[in-house]
Parts: sequence; C-alpha cells; structure tokens
Amino acid sequence: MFSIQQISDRLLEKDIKPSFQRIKIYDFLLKNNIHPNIEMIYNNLTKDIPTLSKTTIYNTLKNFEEKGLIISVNIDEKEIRYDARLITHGHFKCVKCGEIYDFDYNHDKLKIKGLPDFEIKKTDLNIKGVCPKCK
Amino acid sequence: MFSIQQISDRLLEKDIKPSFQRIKIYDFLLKNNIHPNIEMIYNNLTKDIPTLSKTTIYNTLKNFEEKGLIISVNIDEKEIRYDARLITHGHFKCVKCGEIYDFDYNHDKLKIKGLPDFEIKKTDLNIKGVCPKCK
DNA sequence: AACATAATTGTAATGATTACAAATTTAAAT
DNA sequence: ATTTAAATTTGTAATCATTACAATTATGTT
Ligand SMILES: [Mn+2]
Ligand SMILES: [Mn+2]
Ligand SMILES: [Zn+2]
Ligand SMILES: [Zn+2]
Repeated sequence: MFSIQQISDRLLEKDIKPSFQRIKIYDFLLKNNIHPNIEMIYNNLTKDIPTLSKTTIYNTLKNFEEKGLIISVNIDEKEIRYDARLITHGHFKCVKCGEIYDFDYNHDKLKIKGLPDFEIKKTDLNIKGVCPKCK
Repeated sequence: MFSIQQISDRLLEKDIKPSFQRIKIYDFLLKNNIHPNIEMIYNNLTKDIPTLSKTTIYNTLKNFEEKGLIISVNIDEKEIRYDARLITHGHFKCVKCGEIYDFDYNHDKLKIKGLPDFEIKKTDLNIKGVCPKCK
C-alpha cells in the first residue's frame, strides 16, 4: 500500500521530520479512512508501540494539520476526527452509529455571498443524518 | 422588537412551555445575532436573573434545538454556539478574533453526490479564515 | 565522548458538558 | 384554599477531550 519510504517522503515534503511515531500515525490515517479520533489511533497503534503517548498523538496531529498534511473534521461536537484525504469533499455523520462518510459535491458551483474581503482558509460541508445501515 | 407575547407564542408553536427563563434565553438569542456560547448567555442574563443556573441554559438550549426552535453551530472545536436564525445560511469564523459571521450561499444549487439512501437532517457550511477587521 | 537540540512521554490542569438529586415553581385535583 | 402531583430550575459533582508543562529519551554535531 504505502511504503515507509513513500510516507517519509510525504512527511519531508511538508517539512516534517519522519520519526517512527509520525510515520506510524500518518500510515494509520492513510490506510484507515475512518476519520479516527485520538482514541482510535491510540488503541490501534499502542499494539505496535506500547510506549506511545496520547500527548504525542495530539502534538503530531496538530503539527500535521498546521503543515497541511491532514485535515481535522469538526462534525462531531464531542471530539475532533482526523482525515488524510486532502481532495475537497464533504462529511456525513450518522447520528445513530456515529460513522463518518465521505461524499463529493459540486464545490466549483458553490457561490458564497456577502463575504467580500474575507480571507477564506478552510471550507467545510458537514451533513448529519441517518445512514442506510441504520434506517 | 419582540414582545413577550410574541416570544411566548413562538415557544408554544414548538410545544415549549414559556417559562420565565426560557423566554429570556430565547429573547436573548433573537436580539443578539452573535451566535453566543453558554458563557455569553449566562453573563448577559445573570444581570436580570441573578439566580439563573448554567444547567438551565444547557437544558433549555438542548430542548430548543430538539424542538427545532434554534440551531447549534459547531464551527468552534471548543464550544457549541447557538443561533435563532433558521433560514438556511452558512457560518464564517474568524480565526483571529473568534467572531462568527453569517453568510448566504446558493444552497439550491448544491449537489451532493454519493449519498443515496442517506437521510439528511442537517446541512452545515462552515468556513474559517480571517475577517476584514483582522486583516 | 560531550554537548545541544528535537521529540516523546507521563502527569496534572483546564474547561465545556453532563449526571444527578434537591429545591422551587406551576398546574391539577380535591 | 389546601393538598398533591408534575414540571422546571438549581447547585454540585462527575466526565472526558484537550492542553500545559516538566522530565525523559532520542537524534545529530563537534
Ligand atoms: Mn473525509
Ligand atoms: Mn447564523
Ligand atoms: Zn449509521
Ligand atoms: Zn476577526
């Protein structure tokens, strides 16, 4: 899927030194498109890295986002979820099972009115509802 | 602006008994389109209602949202903001001053792809950036 | 090796939200 | 009007994600 070399290179592209923990965390995000929260990342990686600290995950993800390597998804009021998929897309959260789904939308046709002279840094389209599995 | 009678009626329309606290909280949201958090509401209303409890505000806002009287705005990772404006609109949060601005967009032209059989309950368009005042 | 710098870790603090039970208010019944 | 029941409000304690901070460990350089 993704070699350690590939992952290291992508980290370096964003001026992030490819430490063992950073590689593992980014690798997890790339391989699991589940928009995990800190807990999910921790529980999965702690098998391989028993010494891993949650603080490291928090710091790493903040660093990743600042450098533009990943995005944070704030569709959940309770916790921040993370996503390594950088192509513009929206997020759907099922209020029953809590799962977060990706979806595409016609972002190029989106017309924002009334924000002249506003500098836009991030646009999020978040939808809540019930997924087919839960209906 | 809004008479107590008008506010009571709108609460009753949504099957919410117009208690003194509920009227005051809804009145505050109607008169102050600032997307306040709990703290802002508490600090403002506690002048008039010294006995007001934050728990009441939490319960009331949850009740309001469930009944469809207001919406919650989750653009802020830290806290929930509240809005009595029910017309479809987006929210812009300035990352410098923290202020949240309303904006309109062509919601009717928005095409969601890849969510067949998903039941949509709430659509949020959230933008982050820097407002003119902070540039 | 000795030193400086960066990264990681563990623990404590923060702060918004929720749980819960007691107190108060409101409405209904007698 | 008094009593009773139900709804609402309140205060306090608990929860839980996130952050602050200092100590430890790893990495790189002379
Ligand atoms: Mn995604
Ligand atoms: Mn608004
Ligand atoms: Zn579901
Ligand atoms: Zn601003």
